[in-house]
Amino acid sequence: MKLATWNVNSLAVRLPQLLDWLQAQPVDAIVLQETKLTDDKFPHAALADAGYHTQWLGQKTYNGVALLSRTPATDITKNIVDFADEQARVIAGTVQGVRVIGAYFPNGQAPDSDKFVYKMRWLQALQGWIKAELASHPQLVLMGDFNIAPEDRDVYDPVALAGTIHCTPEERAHFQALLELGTVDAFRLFNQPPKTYSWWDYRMLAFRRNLGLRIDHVLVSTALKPQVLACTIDRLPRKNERPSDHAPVIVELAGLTA
DNA sequence: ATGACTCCCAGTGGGAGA
Repeated sequence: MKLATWNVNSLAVRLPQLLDWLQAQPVDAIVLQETKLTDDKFPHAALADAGYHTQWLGQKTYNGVALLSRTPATDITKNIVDFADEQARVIAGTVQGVRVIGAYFPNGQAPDSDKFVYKMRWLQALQGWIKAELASHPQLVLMGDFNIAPEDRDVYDPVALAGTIHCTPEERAHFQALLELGTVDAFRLFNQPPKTYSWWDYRMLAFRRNLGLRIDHVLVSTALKPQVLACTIDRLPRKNERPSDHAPVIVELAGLTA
């Protein structure tokens, strides 16, 4: 079973690239972030033609998430249960017995901003909800754009970026808290090339210079950990014309087939 | 370099992203 996450930064713009990518990487399920589409504009028919059932939660201009799966997802949940949120950031469903949670974590803008306060509240609520989800779904994958670089090795210049957004101790503590609930960072289960990132700024020729951050993650519950065969970041779509600023992350699990 | 790019909604600029 292959799962993936990708912040597409506008599905209206990136739909052709997504369809191309799904042809090359026929994953069993993928979660998308920053679709930036209201629900009425979601391109479910094009994705159905490509062989995917889709669940989505959209809004105007910002955010928006979706869950695509080859077999229908069940027990769909939208946003964090019991956390009032006007922003469309989470979609969850059960796919082939695995609880798949796709999330677009708040950016936070700057540590002294109101948006950072919201990010902290959101992370706290997520933690409580994931704890409950893990209790009822031992086989769980939480993946998406976390907007957190968990360690210095996930950042192109840890000295210059120390304490800035994505790298603050508060954000990193929340990432650790998610691990302590009983999950592992699938990417770090394997030897990885150094300086592997999932996001590069559009400016500064950042991709060409590999000035990136690893902020898109796949957390796998401890019950699923023995089944993780691989976790990779696919840089190829970042080389497209008009690319998303994020690259997809793929995880492969053994022993789960449709 | 307090920049740079790309998206959106706006509308002939500005906010947000990360």
